[in-house]
Amino acid sequence: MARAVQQRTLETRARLIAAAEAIVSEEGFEALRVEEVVQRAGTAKGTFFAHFRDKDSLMEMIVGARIDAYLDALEGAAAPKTVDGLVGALMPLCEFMTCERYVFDIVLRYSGAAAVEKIGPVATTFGRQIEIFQRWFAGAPFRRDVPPDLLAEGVQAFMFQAMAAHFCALHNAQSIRERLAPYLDAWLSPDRDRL
Amino acid sequence: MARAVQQRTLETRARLIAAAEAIVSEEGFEALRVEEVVQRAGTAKGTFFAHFRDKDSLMEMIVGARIDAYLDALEGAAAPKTVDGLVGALMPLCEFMTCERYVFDIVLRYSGAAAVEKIGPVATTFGRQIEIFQRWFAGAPFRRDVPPDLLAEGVQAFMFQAMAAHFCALHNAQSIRERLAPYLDAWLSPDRDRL
DNA sequence: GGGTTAAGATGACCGCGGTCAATATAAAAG
DNA sequence: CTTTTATATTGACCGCGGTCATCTTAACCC
Repeated sequence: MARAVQQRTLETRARLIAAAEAIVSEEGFEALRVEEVVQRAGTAKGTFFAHFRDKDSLMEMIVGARIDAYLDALEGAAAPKTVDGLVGALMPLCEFMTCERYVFDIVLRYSGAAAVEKIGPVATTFGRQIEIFQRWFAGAPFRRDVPPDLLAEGVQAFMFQAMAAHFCALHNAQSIRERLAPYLDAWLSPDRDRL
Repeated sequence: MARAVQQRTLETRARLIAAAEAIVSEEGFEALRVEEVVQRAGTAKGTFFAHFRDKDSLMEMIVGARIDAYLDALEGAAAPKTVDGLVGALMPLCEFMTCERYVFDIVLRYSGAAAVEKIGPVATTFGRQIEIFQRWFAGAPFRRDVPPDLLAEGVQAFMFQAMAAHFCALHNAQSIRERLAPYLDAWLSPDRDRL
């Protein structure tokens, strides 16, 4: 017979998350150490791993929550009508995802739901993103020869490409925005007369 | 006055690489432990790190070498004339890059030349890939409204998207090939009449 | 040869993520 | 209230990547 979750458990978990969140905002994601989290939370190390599968799992939660906040904003806004408008709308999200190499690594690893067994927070946000894009493209003045869900996935692919280039010695002269715009222009608005 | 590199050094390095290569082929990339490498090579642990910045750096070399072999094959072959032909040509490479989660992680991290300071072997192969694609697209029956280098970068973006989905619980029902084909079709051959 | 110097190799040591047998505590059963 | 049982917590311990002061060896000079 499964017993109800104890109040104590919820409190411990909340303390751990609060401690982690504090460290992230004070010192950044990269600097987070499990030892410091449990110290601030006043628990033993083992307790941490009773609540989270591993360190990255906690990081994924925090990163996922932040991405969700950006998606809330996107969902509230009107569907962009131009490629420039789209790029502008996506930039804040791109900037967060590239704010630290470590954050981008988390996103990369978990956007494709690293663990095949279970769909985590970050993978969920990417599912949400597809849905939002899909809705946008359903009624937008972009190409109509491919279905909206394919367009949406393509936008994601180019976002990653542009963000990856940001960390790249070969290409980091250009900004993410400068790279993303031509990609999305070519993807969403082929030039019929010059094909 | 800088002295010439000693023969001894080259031999040690060769032994380390040979040991690593042996472990990889016997047990896979994931299973490689630095301790085992140095044990097989008959050196001390510190020696390993005198030759390679870190473990991933060695892995990158090995992965980079394999990718280069695939690119040699691609370079030797004729430029694909259809999207299907292109997908077929790319599949062996995609399959290698997704043979292990760890390998894909290495590729992801280093394709964008993780270390901004220096361009590593894997990043170099991605530069090579762009050049090959570019050459292919310069004279191929694909869309002509965007320059070949942009087409090439797009193909890379979609390769990553298709490969990432392979590790994804949400999407792993489809094979990489099944995902890549519609992407590249939409990217390379927009339907003029239905835009 | 003997002396000097820079390159190379060494292994004890550290940091940090993650484990697990032992222990404590809350809730259900008697 | 006492016993039983599922759930939480603990911290010593481990694995493994990576460091560094120290020692060894090869090459150059006289």
